Amino acid sequence: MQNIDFPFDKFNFNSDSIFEGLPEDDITLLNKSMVTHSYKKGEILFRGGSYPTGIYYIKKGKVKKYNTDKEGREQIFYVYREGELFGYHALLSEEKFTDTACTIEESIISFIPKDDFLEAIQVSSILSNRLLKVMSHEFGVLVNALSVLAQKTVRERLAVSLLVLRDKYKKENQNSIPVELDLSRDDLSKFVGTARETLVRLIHDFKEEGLIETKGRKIILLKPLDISKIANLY
Amino acid sequence: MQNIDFPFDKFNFNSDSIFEGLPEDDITLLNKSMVTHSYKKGEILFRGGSYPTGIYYIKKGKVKKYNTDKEGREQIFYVYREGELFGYHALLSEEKFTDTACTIEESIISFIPKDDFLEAIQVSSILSNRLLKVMSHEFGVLVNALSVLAQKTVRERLAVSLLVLRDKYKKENQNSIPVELDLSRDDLSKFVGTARETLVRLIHDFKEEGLIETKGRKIILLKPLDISKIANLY
DNA sequence: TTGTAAATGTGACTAAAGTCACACTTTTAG
DNA sequence: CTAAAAGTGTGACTTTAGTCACATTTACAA
Repeated sequence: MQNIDFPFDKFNFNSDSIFEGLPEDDITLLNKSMVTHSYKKGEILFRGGSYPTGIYYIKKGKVKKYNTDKEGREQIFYVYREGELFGYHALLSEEKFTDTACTIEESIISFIPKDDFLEAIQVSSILSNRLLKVMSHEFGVLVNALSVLAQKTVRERLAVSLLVLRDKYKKENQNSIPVELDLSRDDLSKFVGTARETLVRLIHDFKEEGLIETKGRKIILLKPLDISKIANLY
Repeated sequence: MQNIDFPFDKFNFNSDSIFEGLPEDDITLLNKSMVTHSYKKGEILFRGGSYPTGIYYIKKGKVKKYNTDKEGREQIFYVYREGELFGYHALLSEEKFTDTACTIEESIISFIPKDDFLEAIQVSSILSNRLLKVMSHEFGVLVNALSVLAQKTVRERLAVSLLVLRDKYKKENQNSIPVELDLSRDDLSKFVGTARETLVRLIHDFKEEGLIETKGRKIILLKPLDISKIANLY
């Protein structure tokens, strides 16, 4: 397996680190009224424009976050995986949700009610420092995404997206086996920021160039190193 | 003067509110080693890749924040004005700066050293709560910018940009006089996310449609309401 | 004030990506 | 198991925006 030189940090929110190794007391407080639910593919957790009631922690599965424009077109700006936390922005900014969260595969997700979370922040300086750190990192990630969208071609953006998603679909200890992405062409095109047809044609090109393989809708990343060269980031 | 229906909140970081009405003690601590400097147009305050040493507060003037890609092309993602605070993300995330800050007009800017700022955050829960609130709001702003870039035409984005910048160039009590934007075509094109030539042609169109007027490089916003219709956000 | 450099503006052309129409394939529900 | 629906793939064409070359204007420094 080839070694990839790709700045994953610049594309990842690191929200995992918020709860990592938190003191017992804080955990207890957060767990107080926590409820865990099972979700099918395509279920909406919250919708832009509605008021936040708590935050979400993914135990298993994946969630896409997107914005919807006037005409109803989605722009997916992030995919959360197992271990990630989301939904705290609207709570902390005391605003309505600006985006929508929706599962893209069967998932198990825990919900921590607003009051418990806000209390935990006031009580635990560790937690509030963690949030400061993660959110300031997220700022850089979004700015980076903005630049990629503004300055890179669709082909380059597809390469970037494949590598970013590779990290999301990579299983533990899976360093020798090529990673398989399992998401719809539609979602992938909305993540890349292009038309579905354009995406499909590029997938075709990547296949011809031997970078990837497809198995049904699944995309198998054969040559991440070569894909990172196409991404052309550095 | 026409009334404009445009979601300025969704395009503004609100970093002003961080220091607003902060307790005396906190102010004193932040002021301890604060130094204030005068800058000419085009001076760089910090550069992506370097380590943060403190944060900046604009007393007068304007600062652009941008990313530079491999080929050296700038993508301006924000313009800070008088009263705004910046440079805290890299400090809080304990990373290098991911972006570059540069004055776009003569400015007076205060610098608060890293240690004072970090101490103030640990001491003052008001300050740290303010930061949590502002950064979570910023998240929504950047996501919004991302969607606009992905889904709007250059013409629509120019309309959005003109209105966003209008807020930055608006003077106090200037509700009856049209706002004048004073920035280079180059910077404006990098803010809109397009080629300079494309921008110039659109400026020409807007002029023909009677939406704006130009005086040298200055752009006078005659009909913000009509411009907001072109922005086509809602 | 005037020469020079920088910034702005314009035309012609090219390239990139989007749209529309439709065929084919896979998935899903009854 | 099968029909319908949803998702995927392809061709032809259009539109949008970028590039290159160069004219014109503006700003600025000697």
